[in-house]
Amino acid sequence: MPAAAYDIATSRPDAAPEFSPRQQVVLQHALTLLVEGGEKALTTAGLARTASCSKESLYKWFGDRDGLLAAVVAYQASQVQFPSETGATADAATFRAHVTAFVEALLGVLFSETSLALNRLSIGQSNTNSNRLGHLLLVRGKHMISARARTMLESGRRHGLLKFDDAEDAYQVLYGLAIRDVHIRLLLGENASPAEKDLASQAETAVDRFYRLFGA
Amino acid sequence: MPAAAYDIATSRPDAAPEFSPRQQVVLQHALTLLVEGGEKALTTAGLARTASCSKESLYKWFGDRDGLLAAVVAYQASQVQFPSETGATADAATFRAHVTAFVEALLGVLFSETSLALNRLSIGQSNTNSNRLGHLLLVRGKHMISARARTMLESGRRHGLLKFDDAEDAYQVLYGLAIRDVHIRLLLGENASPAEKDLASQAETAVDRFYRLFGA
DNA sequence: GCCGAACCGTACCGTACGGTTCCGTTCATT
DNA sequence: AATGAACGGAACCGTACGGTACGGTTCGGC
Repeated sequence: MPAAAYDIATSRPDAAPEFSPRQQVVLQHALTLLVEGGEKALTTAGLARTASCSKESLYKWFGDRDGLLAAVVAYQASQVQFPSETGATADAATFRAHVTAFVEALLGVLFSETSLALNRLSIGQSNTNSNRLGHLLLVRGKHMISARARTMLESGRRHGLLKFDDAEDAYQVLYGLAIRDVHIRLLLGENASPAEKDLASQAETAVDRFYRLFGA
Repeated sequence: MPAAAYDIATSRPDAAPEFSPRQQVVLQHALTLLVEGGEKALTTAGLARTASCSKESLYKWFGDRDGLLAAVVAYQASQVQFPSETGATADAATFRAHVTAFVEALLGVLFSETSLALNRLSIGQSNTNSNRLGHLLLVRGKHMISARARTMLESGRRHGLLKFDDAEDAYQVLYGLAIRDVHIRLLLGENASPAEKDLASQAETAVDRFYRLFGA
């Protein structure tokens, strides 16, 4: 029986520390390797060399390679923070600005090399194992963001600024208007066009169209 | 120097036969293996066994494993056919029906297990090699569809049914409204909800919103 | 100053898989 | 019937990598 692997399925999403500082440093190295060279660049020997730790420690901390990958995903997810939304529905203009800021932050996260590398990793493994990484990314990433967005949109509806039946549906439309097919194209290795790199105006346009569909 | 690999970079996108019947059978087996078990399930030995051919033939036909993967992508791309659009802008109603049919076909392709497996494969390899598969999928898949869509939308504009400045931009919005985040969620291994499986009504809703943004 | 836990570095093992080679068979052409 | 290209089948090799074991070192607690 090996040492206890890092089992993400049983860990609470809000567990705060989760990794020791030393482990976080190692995970950051792992993330760097992943971003630079894709999954195949992240070997246990390579990580041990890069992070100046022993393979034995890696296996002690994370159980096996899958546990390491899960830990990397969990670690990165814990790093992503969206701006707070305190008092964001004061009036129509600030609420709309807040929605725009949310979309811009969403674009910033999804189009970052780190997020792309992690998505590529999870997708590449999504039909091999029992799909742990994909679920992990969805639960700790997308679903969290989606919940955040729904409360924001519902707040707008309560204040009479937006009109829709299903908050999830409305959020999906906002997502689609903002992301379009850029995400999948970036995942496939295409470079973003200059216009697509201007996240602020991309968010602006998306929110404009969103208001034309769901504005009160 | 090995035998000439299948070099997709130099082959014309409209080259018709491209693979012998025997090779197509083998590629279909490869596709099945990919859909069932992901990339790691497609080994040269496994494919040779499944397709009752020799590894020597595989290497003779496709050069190396990368050539095989590229051939699988090219083969599948050649299989996808969209409905013709002859006389589709006769009047407003039939044009809109045609747009809806296009969106439904797009959803049908993108959400098929075959397409998902190929996208997973290409994405998984997108930062290892010089990114051949990703480019291949983009060029033979997305860009072809995008071109088709643009001519369709521009035809609608010429007939005064739609209003937009940039056809590419309009198509991207249509894509976003239809796909939202379903594609990435499926790629990550999540199952589509019953509503998301009803491609017809999904397409209907998307086109409805599209017309509210771009209808003349 | 001693002890044990944690850890680094490295050597090692087993295996899976890409790629090569050889041989026997089939089959079309002459 | 003879011949040779095309191909199936199987054995083989090299290597990369996951995983393990072990000796040596650092460091905090008593």
